[in-house]
Order: sequence, then C-alpha cells, then structure tokens
Amino acid sequence: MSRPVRVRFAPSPTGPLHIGGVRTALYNYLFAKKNNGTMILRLEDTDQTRFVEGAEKYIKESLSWLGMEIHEGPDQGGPHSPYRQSERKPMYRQYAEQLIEAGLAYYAFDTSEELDEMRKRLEASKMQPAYDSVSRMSMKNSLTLSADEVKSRLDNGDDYVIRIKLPRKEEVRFHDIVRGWVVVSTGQMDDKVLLKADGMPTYHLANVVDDYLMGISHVIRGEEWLPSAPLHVMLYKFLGWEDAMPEFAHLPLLLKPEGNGKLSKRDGDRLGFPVFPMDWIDPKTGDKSSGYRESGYFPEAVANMLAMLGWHPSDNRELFTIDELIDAFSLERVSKSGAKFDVQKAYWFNQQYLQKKSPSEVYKMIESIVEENGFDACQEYIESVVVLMREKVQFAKDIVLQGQYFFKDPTEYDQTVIQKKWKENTNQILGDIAKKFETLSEAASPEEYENSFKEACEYHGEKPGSLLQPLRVVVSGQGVGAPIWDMIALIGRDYIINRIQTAIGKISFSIG
RNA sequence: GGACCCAUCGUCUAACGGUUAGGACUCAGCCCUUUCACGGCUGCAAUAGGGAUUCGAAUUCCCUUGGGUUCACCA
Repeated sequence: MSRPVRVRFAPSPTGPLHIGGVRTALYNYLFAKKNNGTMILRLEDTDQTRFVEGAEKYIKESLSWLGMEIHEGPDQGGPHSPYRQSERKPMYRQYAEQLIEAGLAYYAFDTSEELDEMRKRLEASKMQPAYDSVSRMSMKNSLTLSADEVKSRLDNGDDYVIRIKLPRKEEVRFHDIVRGWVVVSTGQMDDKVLLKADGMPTYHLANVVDDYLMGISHVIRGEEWLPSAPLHVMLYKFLGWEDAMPEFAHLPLLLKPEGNGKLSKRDGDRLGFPVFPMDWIDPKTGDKSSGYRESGYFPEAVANMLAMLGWHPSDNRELFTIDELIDAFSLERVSKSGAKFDVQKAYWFNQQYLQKKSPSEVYKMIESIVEENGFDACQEYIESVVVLMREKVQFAKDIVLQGQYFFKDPTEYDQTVIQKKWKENTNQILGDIAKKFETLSEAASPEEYENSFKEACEYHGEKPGSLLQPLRVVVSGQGVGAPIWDMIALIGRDYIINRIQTAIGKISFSIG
C-alpha cells in the first residue's frame, strides 16, 4: 500500500506526440508530483521498422514546453538505465525463456503465410481467428513438434517467436482505478507473441518487464490499452511478480469534436486546430502539422485545458496553474467516458491566461511578430498597445494582427461603417476635429482629445455618438478596436491629424 | 463479428439513494463602455429507452439501444 509512487510515460518514438498522449503524460506527471513520486520517461522503440528521426527529441521538447519535468529518463539517467527499450534488448530474452522452462510459453515457427492460412480457415468455419489454446495444437510450435525437431530448428537458426501459453479457460480479474473491477476470460484471449523473430520483445513483454524492473507503482495510460491489460496481468502472474504488480488506471480517450471516433491528425487539419503540442514536419513527406506552441497558445493554458478534459475537481473551479493542478489532482476523479475536444473552450482558456500576463511577458511573445510585419516600435510603446488590446483577443499575436493601426497608417477603410455613418458634412466635421487636435500639446491626454472632439461636435450641432465611429475609421481604418481616446493618445497627435486629413481626402460621401 | 469499456444540456462536466439536476464553453438578450471587447446579470438547453429494487433512483441491478476501444512478429 505504501510503496513509493513511480510512474512512467512510455511513448513510442514513431512520430510527433499526439495531444492525447500529452494528456496521458500530464496525468502521470500530476499524479507523481501530487504523491511526491517519480516521473519516468521510457522510450518504447522496439519496432525498428517504425523509427522516425526526430520523434524522441520532439517528445522531450513537448513535455518540457508544457512544464513537465522528467526525473528519470534517457537524458537524466537514473538507477534503471537505460531508458530506451532498444538499448535494453538483452534483458528481455531471459524472461521469455524463463516462461518456456516453466511451461508457460513456447516456441512457434509458423510463417506469416501459415498464420494467415490458419486465420482464414478459422474465420471460414465461423470461429475466432486466434492463435489460442485450441488452434495452437495444429500449428508448428514446441507444443506440437517433437523435442528433437524443436532442437534442430533452434540449432539450425530457423526463425521463431516465443508465445505465451494461456490456460484454456481461466478468469483474469484486475482492479482499475478509474474503471473498477474488470474481468476477462483467457478463453477470449490469444497466445500473444512475447519475443519477436528479430529478438526484440513485443510491447507486452517489454512493458511488463520494464515496469517491474523499474519499480513502477501505477500504470496510467490510455483506454486503448484496456483490452490488453488482462494479458499483462497474466504475465505478472506467470513471471511470479504478482505482488509487485502496479495499479492500473486506464484513461478515457480524446474524441473528435464532431462525429464519432478518436481524435486524429486529420481532424486538426480539417477543423483548424492543432492536434500536436508543437509544429512537426514529417521528415519523409515534408508535410507540416501545426502545433499549439506555434499557434500562439500558452503552455499553461494548454496544460490547464488538457487537464480538464477527463478530470474535474470537486468544486466548480476551472482555472488552475500547474502547481494548483498538482495539488488538486486525483485519479479517482478521472471520468470514465471519452471527451470530445472543443476548440471554443481551448480559445477561452488561452484568453484567460492572456489576461493574466504582464505587459512585458506579452511583449516578449509578440516582439518578433511586430518585426516580421515590418513595424518599428519600442518596447514601451508595444507594451502600451498590449494593455489596450489584450482584452479584445484570444491570442497574443492578434494584438499585433488586429491592432496594425498602432504601427502603421491605415490604407483601407471599413466600407460598412462608411456606408452606414457617413453624411454630407462628415468629412468637414472630421476636418474641424483635426484642427481642434492641432491646438493640443503633443503629449495630450485621452481626456483632452475627448473634450476637443466633443467641442467640435457641439459646434456643428452633432451628437458625439454619430461621429465616434467615423473618427475611429479614419484613424484606424477599422470599425472596432481599442478604446478610442487611449488609442489616439498613444498613437500621437501629429500622426492622428495626418491620418484624418489623408482619410477625408480619400473617403467621399455618396448617396445610396 | 467476438471481447472489453462507456452513456447527465450541442460540448466539458457537478450532484453521501432525497437538489427547483449546479457550473463552464457556445448561442441569445440586458447592463457597463457614447463603438468593440472584458466584466456583470438573465435566458435557451440534459439524466438514451424499458423494466426491477426502494417510501424515494441521474445515482443500485437487468435488458435494449447507441457510441468507443481492441482483436499483428505496431505500440
């Protein structure tokens, strides 16, 4: 009961880390930190055919971007090095052989053609196409072949795999922290391969052996592993490690926002939101998948959002820093059902974090965007823009993109506002407003601009409200934007006067 | 298809067997701001269906339906 909490995140470096995988990592991390435990990163790279250049680096960078620290792993080392399964290859065979000696596993020499044939045959007779306690007796393995033939095949160097020998009918039951008791009969399972012909272990063997060797106390992983969990339980039993078996927690899946099924790479492309934590360029095809980081999301916002997709505290709180998540997290409050991803909610989370950031933090994020757009402004000016624009946008970059008028004169003017608000004398009044502004000092306050504006309106007998939108359009080109007087004061008297004069030369009143 | 998992507003979710079934996102309206946004208030909106147990069921049990995962020498 009181053994130290040791959890692992065990991705396969076959591509970019999926956002669902990120959430699995996050839950592992939160659980570890909550219980003063250890977070281990283990690379499950036993399939040499699926190795993808850069995937391991991508995984580590993603975790680090989101603020998850790894306590033991390929980079930080640890008492159970190495942490890449390919480098642990020699360790697995002995356990497979131990099972053979105990009569709990066997050699199988079937070719893939023979396996296909067997499956087709069983399917044709409406049986489950499984390599199980029944069908194994008609295959080429150390259960059916004579001891001499097995030995000669082995000595001969023939290809073989090692399969687990499951009892014909036995109930396997285990407890899952999020799902309760799960019961499956071995009659429904098949004799899975443990050691492949290339000498590498399959996931099942490697996973169980490593979890045992590394003292893993809790296996927290996606629900897609639930069907193979009984096999893992059998392996613990067969290897005599029942007492050290970790507790299981199978997490609900992240589902498509619309329609059915698991969230996939294509959904992001189609619906316009990232499915990956960071940008990823496929080294083979060159295809680019966009990530949260490059899309302008804050790592805290992404972590917060992910945490709330499948977990919920006992109160109604939704905004949590990582430390607060650690404090509040518990596996018992993870939900059972899959969660559909909601883009709107993701925007909302990001917006909430944007509001909390200090101007200088936001400045750092958008500095490069200002430059990329060819704008020239000092930090102080940009930070003032941040203060005025921050509440209107969901992403920091939109401060620049939607507030371009802070950095350059408008070249186009919102036509719908012009059509709606312009009257014969509008240009004339705007011109008078510009003249009023000329009497102000260069460092005039927002209030002074506002008063001058009101005086001009009054002089013409116009309600200020009817000129407010036109003024905004000639100054910014847009019908909506930052608070107008603050905006004008920040841009500066001479620029504003110039903009008004340029605009009234371009905009003409027309009836209809 | 077999096995397993799941089922509360459109979405994420809350609710010791006793609540007018709560919150958040979205949407609509109002207030604030002489615009927009933020914020505040209000509204729309759910226990998949059927049985059983119980004084009482969203909550326990069974069936149906629906959805999901998984059935490789991939993880």
